[in-house]
Amino acid sequence: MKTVTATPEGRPGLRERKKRRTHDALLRAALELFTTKGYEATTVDEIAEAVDVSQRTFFRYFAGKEEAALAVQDIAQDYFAEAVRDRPPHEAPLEAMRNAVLEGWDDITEAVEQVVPVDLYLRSYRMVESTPALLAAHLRRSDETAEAIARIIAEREGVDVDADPRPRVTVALFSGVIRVTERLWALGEDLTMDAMRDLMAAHLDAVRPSLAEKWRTG
Amino acid sequence: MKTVTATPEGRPGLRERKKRRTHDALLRAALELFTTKGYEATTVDEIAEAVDVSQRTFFRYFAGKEEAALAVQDIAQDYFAEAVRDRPPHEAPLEAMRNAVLEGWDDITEAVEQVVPVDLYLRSYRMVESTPALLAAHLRRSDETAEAIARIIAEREGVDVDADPRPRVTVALFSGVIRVTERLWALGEDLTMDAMRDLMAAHLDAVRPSLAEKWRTG
DNA sequence: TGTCAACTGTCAGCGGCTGTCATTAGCCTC
DNA sequence: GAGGCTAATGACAGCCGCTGACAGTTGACA
Repeated sequence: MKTVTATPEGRPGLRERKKRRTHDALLRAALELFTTKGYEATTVDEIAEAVDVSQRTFFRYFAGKEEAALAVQDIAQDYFAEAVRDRPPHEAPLEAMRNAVLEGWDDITEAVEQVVPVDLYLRSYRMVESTPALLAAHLRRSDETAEAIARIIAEREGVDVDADPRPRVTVALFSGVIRVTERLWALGEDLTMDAMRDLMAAHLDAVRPSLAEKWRTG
Repeated sequence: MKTVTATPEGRPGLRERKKRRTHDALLRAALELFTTKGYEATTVDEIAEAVDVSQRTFFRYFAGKEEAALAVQDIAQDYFAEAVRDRPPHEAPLEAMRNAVLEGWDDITEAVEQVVPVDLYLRSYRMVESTPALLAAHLRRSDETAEAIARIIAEREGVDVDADPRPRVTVALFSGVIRVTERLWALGEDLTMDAMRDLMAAHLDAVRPSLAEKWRTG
């Protein structure tokens, strides 16, 4: 017989809910502190204290400061990779990536919002750009995502990733456009989701004519 | 009157020479240890001890482990940026970058050789690829170099880097090709300078037809 | 040769991160 | 609904990267 704490429907149960609460609280506290007093200037002890847990517990939820700072970006990136995989097979590589970003924009925003307020996310996004250690970590994660997407594209097009450089190069071009957009957005004044989306769309459109041909073998 | 230790011609003087010796010795010892027992597994104390200096002295020559591990790559990247600046102005952006790499290859190799043996450099290059923390730092430095080159290209072409995304996007494409080459080279079996050069040339040639047009305004 | 500045070693200390072990608290069964 | 199981936490000790401060040493130059 079920206990009172767990509801009949697949409701997570108290333990799980508590874990998630702690996780989200730590995340929010971390980003809040990072964005106000700076990443390097805030210690893990401060974050832990803000949530009233031990420092050790922080490290049980996050591998380190870095992971906490970039956790939300990870959500967005993973979502994007999945979105590319779900694109209809007739779309050319750059087209598929472009559509995955632009059409999935609202879903990504929503997915983020379920963990932290969008405003906090955007502030943290900007902070990454101006914190060398974080920018490095961010670029490495982006590189990983790029590799994953290159494999997806290669599969879609039926080519071998290691033998044919085109999937990786195409994704690199796309990543480059995203990177340029990130940089300009962070430097700009309109720090909103819409502004980022518009910049993204504009840059992608600017590149489209140059390299849009399909290269499927069939 | 000059002392005996400093020769009339601009010879550096004992102090400078000693400094350079210590610097190079630390660098070589660090790379040697990193490549044999792994980056994270070697402590700064071990490096310092291998050269018979205090740990504090190591940090006076290098900002941290990371900088020691990537010092040689930095030499190569700085050299490359200069080479692009020195390209004749009639060359199109991608052409200029391509030629800077391929024609400057031997000079870069030589510049590296003056500090550490090429073999050690190549082994360390491969290590970067398999060490997350180092790969992150490497990508950030590459991103910085890319930004610098984008500005050089923009100046060559007479456009505004922040208003026109094409310089940064073009450089991003080029950087992407280099990144793909790095990855494949590190995964391959022929770990030599020549092998890397050939791979680089092959990949650059494969991209050339796609996006080689000039877009100078004049 | 003596003065000055640069280079170095030593020591103390902070912060990120990990292993270990005892304690607490959700969960499940009888 | 009491007791046993296990996951989650806290407390403590310790390593390592890195920094500031101060004193000692050594090359440079008059």
